[in-house]
Amino acid sequence: MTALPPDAPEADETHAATKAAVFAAAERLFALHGFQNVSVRDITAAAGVNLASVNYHFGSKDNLLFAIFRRRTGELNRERARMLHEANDRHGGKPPVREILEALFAPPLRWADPANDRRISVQFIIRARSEGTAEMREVLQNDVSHLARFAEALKAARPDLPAETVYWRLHFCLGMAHNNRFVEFDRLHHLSGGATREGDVAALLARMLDFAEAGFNA
Amino acid sequence: MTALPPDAPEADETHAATKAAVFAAAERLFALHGFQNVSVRDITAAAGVNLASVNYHFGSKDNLLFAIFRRRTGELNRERARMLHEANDRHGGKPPVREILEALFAPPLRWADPANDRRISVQFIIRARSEGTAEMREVLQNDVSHLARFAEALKAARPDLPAETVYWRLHFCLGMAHNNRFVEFDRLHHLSGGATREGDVAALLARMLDFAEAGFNA
DNA sequence: TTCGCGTTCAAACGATCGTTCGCCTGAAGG
DNA sequence: CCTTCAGGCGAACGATCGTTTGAACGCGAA
Repeated sequence: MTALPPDAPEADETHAATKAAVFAAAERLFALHGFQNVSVRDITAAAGVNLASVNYHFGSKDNLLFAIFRRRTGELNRERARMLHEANDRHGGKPPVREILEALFAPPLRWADPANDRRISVQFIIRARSEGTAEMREVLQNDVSHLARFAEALKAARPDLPAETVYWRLHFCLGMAHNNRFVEFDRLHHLSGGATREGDVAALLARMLDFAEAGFNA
Repeated sequence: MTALPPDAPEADETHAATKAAVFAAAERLFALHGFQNVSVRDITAAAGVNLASVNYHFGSKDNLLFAIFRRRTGELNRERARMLHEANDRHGGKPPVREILEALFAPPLRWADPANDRRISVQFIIRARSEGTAEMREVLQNDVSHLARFAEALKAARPDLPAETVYWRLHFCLGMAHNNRFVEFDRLHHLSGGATREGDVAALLARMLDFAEAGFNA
C-alpha cells in the first residue's frame, strides 16, 4: 500500500497533534545541533511520537526540513515586506536608507528576543542558510526576488550611487544580519569580557542601523 | 625513501605523499560539500589512496578535519597579525581604523583570488566556522585571543567610543568577512543581474573597507 | 453491530557510515 | 643473507541511518 501522507498545501491545520509536535521538535533540534547531526529518531523521541511519524506526515526527513524552512522564510519575508511597505507609505514611496535597513534587520531581531517564542526559528533559518541542501536553492531563488524590492528601494533612496555599489552594500548588510547566531554572540561575549549582551534587541537594532546606515552612505 | 624536496608547503615530519594527498582532497571536498556530506570513501577515492589511509595518518575523520582547520586558521591568523603589526609600525603604534580593518579583511580576500591556490582554503575556513564541532571550539577560543589584538587596536584608534561599541562593530565587520562564500556570491550575482563580480578582489576589498570604515566611524 | 479510513505502533530492511583487522610490499640496517 | 618496520592494501565489522512494512487502534458513518 503506497499510502501518501495527506499533504495539505498551506493551511495544514489538521487535527493531528503529532504533526505539529514533530514540526516543533525538529525545528528546535535542527536549530540547536544542525540538520545532519539530528536523526529522525532524535526528533520523534523529543516529540514523544512514533518513529514512522516523520515519513508519514512529511514524506521524508528532507521534506520535513524543507517544510520548516519554507514556512519560516515565508513568514520572515512577509514581515520584512510589510515593514518595507509601511516605510513606503510613511515617506511617499521613497523611504530613507535607515528605514529600509530597519525593515531588513528588525524582523529577525525581534524574533530573536529571549521573550519571543520564535527565537529558535531565527536560529533555524540562519543555520539552514549555511547548510542548505540543493533542494532549498529554489526557495532561495524566491528569496532573491524578495530581496530585489529592498535593492530597488535602496537605489531609489540613493540614486547617486552606482547600482552595483548598492548591491554590494546590501550584501554586506545581509552578512551582518546572518551573523547573529548563538555561537557568534557567545564569542563576542567572551571577547568583550561580558561587556556585550544581546538581550536588549532594541539596542542591538540601533547599533546595527548606526553601523549599516553609515556604511551605506559612505 | 630519501628526502625529496617538498614542493608541497606542508610542514609535516613524514615523507608520505599519501598524507598530503588526503589532506588536499579532504580540504577541497569539505569546502565544497560540507563536512557531514563527505565520507571517508569520497576523500580517499578523490585522493587516489586506500580507504584506511585517513585513519592511519590522522587517527579519525574528525582529527583530519581538525588538522586542516588548525593549520588554515593558524596561517590566516598569522597573516592577519603580520599586517596588523606592519600597520602599527607605519603609524607609531596607533594605526587608523581603515588600516586595522584592512589587516582583518585583506588576507582572506587575497586567498580568495581565483588565481590563488588557497582559494579553497578560505571556503573551508568559513564553512568550518558554521559547522564547527565541539572539538573545534578550543581553537576558536584561541581565535578570540587573536581577535583581542584587533579590538585593542580599534579601541586605541577611537578612544572616544565606548568599549562595547567597538566590540559590537568589530562583530559586524566579522559578519561581513564571513559572508564571502560562493553561495552568497552567486546569490548576489543573480540578484544584481550580473552587475557584480567577485573576481577583482582589490575592488571588493576597497568596497568592504569603504563600508566598514564608515560604519565604524558612525 | 460492521465497515472504512486516518493514524499510530513495533519491528525490521537495506544501505552507508567510520573504523579496524590481518596481510603484503619494499627498502633500510646489521 | 635475514630481520625489522612504516606504509599501503583488500575486506570486513559493528553501529547508525532513513525508510518501509503490516498489523493494530480509534472513531464516525452506515
